[in-house]
Amino acid sequence: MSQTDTVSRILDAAEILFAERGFTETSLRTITSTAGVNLAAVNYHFGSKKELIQAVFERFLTPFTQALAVELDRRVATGEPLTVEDLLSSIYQVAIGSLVKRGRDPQRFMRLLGLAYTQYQGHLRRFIVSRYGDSYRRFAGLLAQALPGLDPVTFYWRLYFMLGATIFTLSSFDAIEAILREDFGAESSLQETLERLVPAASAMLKVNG
Amino acid sequence: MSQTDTVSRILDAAEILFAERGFTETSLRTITSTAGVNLAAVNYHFGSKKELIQAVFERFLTPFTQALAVELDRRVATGEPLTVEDLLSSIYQVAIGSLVKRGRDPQRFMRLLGLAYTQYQGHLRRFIVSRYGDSYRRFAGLLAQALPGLDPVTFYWRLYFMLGATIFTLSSFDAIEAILREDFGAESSLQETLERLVPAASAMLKVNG
DNA sequence: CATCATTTAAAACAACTGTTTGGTTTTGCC
DNA sequence: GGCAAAACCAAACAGTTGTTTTAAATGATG
Repeated sequence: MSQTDTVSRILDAAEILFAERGFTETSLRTITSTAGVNLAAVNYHFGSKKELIQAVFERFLTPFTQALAVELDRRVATGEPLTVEDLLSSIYQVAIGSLVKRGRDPQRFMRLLGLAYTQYQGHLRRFIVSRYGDSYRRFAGLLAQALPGLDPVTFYWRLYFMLGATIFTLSSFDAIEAILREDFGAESSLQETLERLVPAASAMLKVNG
Repeated sequence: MSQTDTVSRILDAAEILFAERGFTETSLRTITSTAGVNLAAVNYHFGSKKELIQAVFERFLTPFTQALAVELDRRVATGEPLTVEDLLSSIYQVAIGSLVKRGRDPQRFMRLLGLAYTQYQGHLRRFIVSRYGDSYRRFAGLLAQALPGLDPVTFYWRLYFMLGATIFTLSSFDAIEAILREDFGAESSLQETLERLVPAASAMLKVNG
């Protein structure tokens, strides 16, 4: 088994199991056995469990933020002012696109993002902020420009409301979809849900008062 | 030390520690030592760690849902139609009121609610749904009545958007508030944040399209 | 005061955790 | 083909986990 193979098998297994159960609820033995590699391989290749967790996030956040930067560059270059709806659908489509392209499951990453926010893992928060804080600030800045006249504190609270609605809903997408399918017989795709989320979140950001 | 004293000391400590770190990250030894009771007391009084977790939720969800029922009864009895804003501010005020009255920290319960949604604890989800599902459905029904003409599937997705925005934001209230205070020097109370949340969430629920 | 169930205490339990060790196999390169 | 470096493996390590056991203390009741 080649090195890159072992490393990516570990990352694949860890990504799935972390998203399902959380970090502390997933042992290295579960990861290595589902990956079909030796227990010691994690510490050999990544150093520690903490660093494995960070590597899982790095593997999907780096291509995502790069694709987002490209998309934002493209839109800014047109010279046309960016609306709130433009920005939201941009970031959602980039999120889906940059993952589907690699044959990965977008909902899983929403679950991981949700975990990063809610779980008790100080090192992970620090890692993400230091590594991807610039991307976040650029997007937030463009969004603020699309909402002139809104005072900064109100804007930032609403930005968190929007983040909460997005991450929370999409990280539980499968569960919510199953409930609605049972109660109304109506299937919802991730794409459709994002199309519902864009106008709803935009209205929340734009409302006066 | 009397029995009720020991029981409530355990619940107090567990509530704080669970909200801070999560369930698996909090050991029974940490709980019992901060509570100043013996380790075996948890298994003696509650049976298991799972049942302790459920007891923590029961202790704050039961008074909350009871107070909510009283408040909804009161508002329905006036005969006036309930607006979305009415319902949201009702539930927020009841949440704060029913807790502050008991000298408990409202943000802690938002954190616990967030954990109940995001953590990998199937038994807790089942416990909450079976115990408090009726309260949830009544509130959702009244909210749907306040939004006539909205198709059910769209309504429920937006309800989840709203839940996500609320739980996610308020469970991280301290962290977000600290960031905004540092960046803008503006302090935000929980009360003020709820007053921002009501119109924002209402706009999200009511928007056309 | 004696009796009995309730409650606490300390210790031990078996299972599981992340990590390290020492040795073996495989790989890439001269 | 030989050799050093990288990769892998099984085993053991030390520490923590939830839970149970055994014995001592407590407190109410006759």
